[in-house]
Amino acid sequence: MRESRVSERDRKIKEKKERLKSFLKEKGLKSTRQRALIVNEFFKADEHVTAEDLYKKISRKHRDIGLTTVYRTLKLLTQSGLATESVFADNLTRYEPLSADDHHDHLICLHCGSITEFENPKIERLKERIAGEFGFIPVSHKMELYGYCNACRENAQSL
Amino acid sequence: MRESRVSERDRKIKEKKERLKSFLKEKGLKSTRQRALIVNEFFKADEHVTAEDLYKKISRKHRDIGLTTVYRTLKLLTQSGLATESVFADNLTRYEPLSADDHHDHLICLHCGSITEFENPKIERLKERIAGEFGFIPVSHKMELYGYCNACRENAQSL
DNA sequence: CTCTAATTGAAAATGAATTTCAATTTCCTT
DNA sequence: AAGGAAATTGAAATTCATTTTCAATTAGAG
Repeated sequence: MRESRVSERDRKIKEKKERLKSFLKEKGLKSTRQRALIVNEFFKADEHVTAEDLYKKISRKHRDIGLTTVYRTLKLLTQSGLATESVFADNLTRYEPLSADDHHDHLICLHCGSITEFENPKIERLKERIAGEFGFIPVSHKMELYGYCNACRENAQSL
Repeated sequence: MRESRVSERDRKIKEKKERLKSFLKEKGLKSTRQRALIVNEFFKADEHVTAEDLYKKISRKHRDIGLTTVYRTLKLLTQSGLATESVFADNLTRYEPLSADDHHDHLICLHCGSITEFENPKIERLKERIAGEFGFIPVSHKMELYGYCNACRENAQSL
């Protein structure tokens, strides 16, 4: 059970790496050791990381990867559709793995800073409706809920 | 008709200036010529301005107001509840007048950059619902719709 | 293997926003 | 109305995330 879930995850990661490879070839760009390392760590982390976060993670094992290259690689992942950027209240750009065409929004805890993704079809419908009222053609949206997450609520006496 | 609408607006602005005055006194801060000028221009503009925008507007008439002071005054307005900050896709901080306790969200045109406010009670209910599903206590939210506004859609042949 | 174009890391540059600081101004107290 | 403490100001310096520059290195097509 656990076993199969792990390998399922690995399979997906592998597939994403393939997709990146195609993207690079298509654009006449090169596959490098640095890119492989960064992308690996990014998919392994599987959370909302800043370039700095990821750089620190990688630096523990590989002293020779530059922060600049991390920035550049995350940008590349975004362009290839394998990651998305989000900016929350702290104004840092965070990157998150993106599988195919999913759209999700975020719950952000004001206490611990944890970020949870959610998906809700009602938002999509609401979006259409509101846009319609203004004669607006909707392309994309962004919704963020700030508050206190389950864990913080339970731990805190004075929330 | 038009006459009364204008003076209604002026009355509201006046009231806001009074509120700022109270806030300043309460906090032991001072009413200065610069603050008056900046606040005036801000309420008169009545759109989503960056500190820079407002600075340029003011500089046309008053060469002696510093950008720093504009930043500081906008921050003050935010603290006193008379303005709110929003950050959209271009990552600039914009300020907008806030009357009492209204919450609104934004439609942002990807072509002309215009920003339209909207209010929708369904979003509030949806927020509660989603938060509930995650055991999350909602405090505030942010919703942005990006797309093409009515005017841009009409003008464009190829949108 | 060679050659060209892409990539790299370090350092410099950028740009919005904030902080510092000496000079000025406000406004409370007499 | 005058004095003086504390707040405010504008300019310049600083911060901090991110981007750009550049000389040296590397990938990979031919």
